[in-house]
Amino acid sequence: MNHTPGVRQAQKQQSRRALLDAGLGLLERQNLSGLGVREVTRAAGMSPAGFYRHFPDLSELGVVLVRESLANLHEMIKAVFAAYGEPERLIDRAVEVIAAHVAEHRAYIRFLARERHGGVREVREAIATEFRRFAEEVAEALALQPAVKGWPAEDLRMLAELYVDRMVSTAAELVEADPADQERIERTVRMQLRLISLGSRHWPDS
Amino acid sequence: MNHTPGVRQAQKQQSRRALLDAGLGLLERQNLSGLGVREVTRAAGMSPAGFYRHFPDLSELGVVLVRESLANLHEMIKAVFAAYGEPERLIDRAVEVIAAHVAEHRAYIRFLARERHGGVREVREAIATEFRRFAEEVAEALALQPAVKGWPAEDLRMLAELYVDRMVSTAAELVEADPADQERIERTVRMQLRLISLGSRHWPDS
DNA sequence: TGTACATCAGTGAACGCGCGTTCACTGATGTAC
DNA sequence: TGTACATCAGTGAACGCGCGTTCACTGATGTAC
Repeated sequence: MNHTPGVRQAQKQQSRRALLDAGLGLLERQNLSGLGVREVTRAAGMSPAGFYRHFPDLSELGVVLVRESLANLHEMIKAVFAAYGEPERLIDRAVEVIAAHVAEHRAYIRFLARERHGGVREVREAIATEFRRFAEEVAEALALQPAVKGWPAEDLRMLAELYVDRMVSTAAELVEADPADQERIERTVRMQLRLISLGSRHWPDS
Repeated sequence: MNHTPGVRQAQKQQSRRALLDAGLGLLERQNLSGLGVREVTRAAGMSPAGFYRHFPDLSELGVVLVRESLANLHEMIKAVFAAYGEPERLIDRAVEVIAAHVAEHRAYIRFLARERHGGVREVREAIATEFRRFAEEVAEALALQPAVKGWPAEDLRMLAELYVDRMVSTAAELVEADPADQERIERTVRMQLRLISLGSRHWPDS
């Protein structure tokens, strides 16, 4: 299919990466809707016109960053649910995985938090779509848990969204937080997830 | 104290309001970090230089908008907890109050969602401070509920943050949502709050 | 292997434009007497 | 009430600057034979 990767392709790929990395770096301190083409090419060590060999505009670059930001979601969910089946263990594992992911991909997480409700519609919608997929996957994985046996789809979805919302908020909180606060934040979210889990075991009635 | 309000003061106040309203309007479609002084003054029907009679820069205008956005929080919390004390009733009332507030103050809510994790530090911090105050007030109001009698402060705080996080997320979701989805969103959040309430009644053990 | 031509990622100059900020101003409002 | 001076919100022109985008180009890489 790709009959010759070739030097040319490789060089182009490298320039594209430089643009994406430069953009991601600049977005740590500002929003996509305030970012400039010249700013990005300058940071990437390329002439302004070169940008257009890779992207038609900055929104497109943003959409690619969204895809990259969430590329590992599926693996993360699997890693969490592969843990021993008890809720306690699952929760600890989930918080570990989130904290590690935030620590390792600060810029991506910050980008997602910043643009999730940001001023560029295409990027906002790309993020919303990915998060919806995330909730669906979590709902599917949850469905296999004995605690929710026989739940209607709507209730399952509701529970998955509750977990996902709390995890996404936590990631956004961690990425901006002082390192000294990290442990407290993790402890709080563990308690909250445990409380939700507790609620689900008594659902729907008290 | 204010020995003469006077025509001059009133006119100045009116111009200031025009700038704030123009800014708020423009921020429905973009981020503060991409907004321009000329853009705002143009929309407010004022010459560019006039801006500086009211604000040193756009961040300051943003901070004022944060204060205005959250001016009614205290009244909202009181309105919710003034409802009959049963959790079910409280939850219904909270969702009603949020939905009504979002409907009535779309632009402010959108602004908060957009800039909560946005690229302008002063505004981000102003929002974080207000939300922290919000969580504290909710914790205080919760403390009076019989269901959480004797809880340690940390657990109470944890629960308040869980409720607040879900309400803030819901407001952000409602403000961007298709009107056709509004009812579904409200139903989901009612279920989620009920599940949290259920969890709290069995806290800390199962 | 060598040669002649094609491709195309990246360049550098150029364009017209809107930006933020400053400045001296003007004229309505406020104040002192 | 009337007059003479002070205040100051808003103006309009000016500044230097960086912006996004286009264009013809160049030179390394790829391809055909």
